[in-house]
Amino acid sequence: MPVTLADIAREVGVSKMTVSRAINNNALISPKTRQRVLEVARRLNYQPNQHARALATNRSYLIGVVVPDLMNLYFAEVARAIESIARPAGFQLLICSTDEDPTREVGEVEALLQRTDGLIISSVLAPTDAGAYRKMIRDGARIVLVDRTMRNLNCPAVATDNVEVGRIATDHLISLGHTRIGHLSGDASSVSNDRLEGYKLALLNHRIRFDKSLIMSCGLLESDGYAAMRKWIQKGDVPRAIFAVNDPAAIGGMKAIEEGGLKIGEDIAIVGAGNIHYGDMLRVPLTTVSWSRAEMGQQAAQLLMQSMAGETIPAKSRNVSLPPELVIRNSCGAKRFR
Amino acid sequence: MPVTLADIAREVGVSKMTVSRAINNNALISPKTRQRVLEVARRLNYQPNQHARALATNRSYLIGVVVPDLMNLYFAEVARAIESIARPAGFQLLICSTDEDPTREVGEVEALLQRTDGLIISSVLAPTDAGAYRKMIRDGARIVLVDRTMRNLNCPAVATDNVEVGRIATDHLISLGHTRIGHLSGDASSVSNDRLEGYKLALLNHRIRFDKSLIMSCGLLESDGYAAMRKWIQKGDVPRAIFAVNDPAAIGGMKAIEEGGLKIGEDIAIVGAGNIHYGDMLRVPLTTVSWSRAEMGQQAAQLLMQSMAGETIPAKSRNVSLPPELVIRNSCGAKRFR
DNA sequence: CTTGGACCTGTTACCGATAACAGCTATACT
DNA sequence: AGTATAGCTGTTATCGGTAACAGGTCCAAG
Repeated sequence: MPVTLADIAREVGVSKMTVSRAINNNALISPKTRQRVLEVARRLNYQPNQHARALATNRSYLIGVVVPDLMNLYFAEVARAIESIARPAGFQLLICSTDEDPTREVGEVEALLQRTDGLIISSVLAPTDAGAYRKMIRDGARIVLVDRTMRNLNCPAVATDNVEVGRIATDHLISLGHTRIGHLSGDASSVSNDRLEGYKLALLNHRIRFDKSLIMSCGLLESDGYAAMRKWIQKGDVPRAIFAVNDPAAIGGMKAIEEGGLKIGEDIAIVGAGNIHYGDMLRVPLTTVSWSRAEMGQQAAQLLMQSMAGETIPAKSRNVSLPPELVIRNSCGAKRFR
Repeated sequence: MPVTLADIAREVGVSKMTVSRAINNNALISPKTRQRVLEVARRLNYQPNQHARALATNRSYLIGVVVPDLMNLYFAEVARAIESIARPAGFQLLICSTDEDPTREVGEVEALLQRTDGLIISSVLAPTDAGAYRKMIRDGARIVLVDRTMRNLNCPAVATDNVEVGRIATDHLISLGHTRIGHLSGDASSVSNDRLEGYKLALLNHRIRFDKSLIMSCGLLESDGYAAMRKWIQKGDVPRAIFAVNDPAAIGGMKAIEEGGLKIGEDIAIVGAGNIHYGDMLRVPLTTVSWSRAEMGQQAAQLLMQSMAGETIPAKSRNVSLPPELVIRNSCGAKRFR
C-alpha cells in the first residue's frame, strides 16, 4: 500500500537505483534528475521503508536505552539528554524500563541488540553478573554504560564517583554532630556498593566504628525506601541521621517518617543522592548529593555515536566521571543551626 | 557476523524454511526435527534479525509512543502503563517526547509510522490541525489517541472529560468562597480549551461574570507556569485563587508565588489537574483533579492491540472517558477551615 | 576522427527472513 | 497392490531497499 522506490521509479521513468540515489543525496546523479525524482517523491509522499533500509545497510538508526525506572525523574532526565544528542543526528530512541528487576534486564538487552545500532544501559545487574555483556561486546555489540557501570567490562562508561557520593553525604551528617548514622542501602549494583563504601569511608575518617545493625537493606525504588523505613520505625531504635542510597529511597523514607509522627530535619536528618527534580519543592526540601544528569546523558550519547562510527575512543575518555557535590537543603536539619 | 537461519540450516542439514518453521512454532514440522533445530539454535545463540522479519511479514512488533513531555511524571506513568500491556504481548516501545512543541510532532509521527505497527499519541497539536492525522488514518495507519484527543478524528481515544476537570477545580475554589478566580491557561490543544470551558462553566453556574483579564496565557510545562506566574506577580493584582491548567504549571506557579513572598493556601489558593506523582509530598501539597493514568495507558494499549489485530472496535469503546475527581490537599487553603 | 575520461544511469545480486506452493514419503484403506 | 492422504520438507519468489559493478553518453584533447 505505501509508496515504494519502484513506484517513484515507474512514475519518473528511471530505475529504482536512481531514485535511491536521489533520496540519499548521492553525488552521482544529475541535478535535473534529482529534482524530478524528489518532486515526485514529495508528491506521492514517499516514506522510505526503514526495515528494508536497515536490512540492506545493517544500520537502523535506532538507539536502545535501558533504564531501571522511568518513574524516577533522574532517569527521565538522562533519557531526555540522550535524546537531545541522538535526535539531531537522526537517531530515534527505543526506551525500555527494567523496573529495577535484574532478571528482566539481559533478555531485554538481547532483544534490543537485534533492532538497534547500539545501546545505552544503566544496568541493574550485580557487577559479578557482567558475563553476558562481556560476551555481547566481544561479539561486536556497541554498548555504553551510564550511571550504573560495571568494572572490568570493556566498554565506555559515564558515571559519577559513587564512593565519593556516599562519603560526602555521610560526612555532612557527621559534620552536623551525628555519630550514630544509619544507611538505607540499595541492591547489589555497583552504585549501591560504592555508596556504602563511601559511607564506611566517612565513618573511618572520623574514627566512628561501623555498626552493621545501622545498615537497613532496602532497594532503589521509592516504595522500597518507604517499606524499609516503616519497618525500621516499627522495630524501634531508628538512628537520628540517615543516608539513603538515592533520592527516591530517601523520599519514600521521608513519607514513612512523617507517618510515624516524626519530624524530618528535627527528629531525623536524612540525606539522599541524585538531586532528583522536585527535591527542592518537597515539604521538607531534600538535602542531597548532586551531579549533572544532562551531562551524563549527553556524554553517553556522544560516546555511543563515536563507537558506532567505528572510532576508537581514547582510553582517557572511555570512563567519564562526573564530580558530585553536596546540595544542602532542609531534610538534614542543617538549616536549624543558621 | 551474527548467526542466521542459513547457518543453522547448514549445521542441522535442513533447509532455511524448516528452521524458520521450528523457530516460529509452526505446526507443519515433526517434533524430532524441531527439537534438533532448536537445540542448535540455542547452542549458536541464534537471534532472529528483526529487520528482515519485519520486512517479510510487515509486522515490526514495535509500538510508537508520542508524549508531550517525559519529564512530566504524568506521562511517565502513562508510558509505563502502556508498556505493562505491550510487553507481555511481545511489543517494544519506541518512545518520543515532543517537549510540547507542535512543529516537531507531525514529523516525528511520520517517522515513527515507518517503523512501527501502530502509534499511541498524546498530541500537542491544535484540534484544527488534525488534517495530517486524518490522512494517515485514511491510509491505514493504526493510531490511538491518549490524554490529548482531537475531535472529529476517526480513531479510538482514551481521555478524561476535561470540561468537567476544569469545572470541578473551579467549582472547588468557588465553594471556598472565592469569586475572583484566575486561570493559568495552557496552549491551543483540546485539553487546554476544554479546561478553560470548564472554568467558564463553573463561573456561569454560580453567576460569576467571566473576566478575560483573569486568564493568563501560559503553556503546559512547569517552566511555563513559573514564568507566567512571575510576570503576573510583577504586574500586580494577582487573584487570590487560581486554577492552573495542569500540575506542572501549578507547581511552576507555586515556585513563583513562594519567591514572591506569598503563602500558598493562605495568600493564594491554587488548584492543578492531573494528580502528578509527588504532588502530595510537596511543600504545600497540591490540590488537584485526578483520574487514573494507569487506566489511561492500559486502555489505550488494549485499543491499539485490537486495532492492530484487525478487529473493528465497537463504537461505544472507541472513546473511553475516565471520570475525574477532586483531590483536596493544602494548596487551595481548604484545610485551614477544618 | 578517435579515444579517454568524467559523469550519469541501469543491472544484478543480496541483506535475512517468510509466504505460497510443489514434492516427497510413509501409512492407511480399498 | 494400488492409491489416496496426511504429514513433513524443500524450492522459489518476494518484501523494499542498497552495494558493486557494468554500461552508455558526451565532451575535450590528441
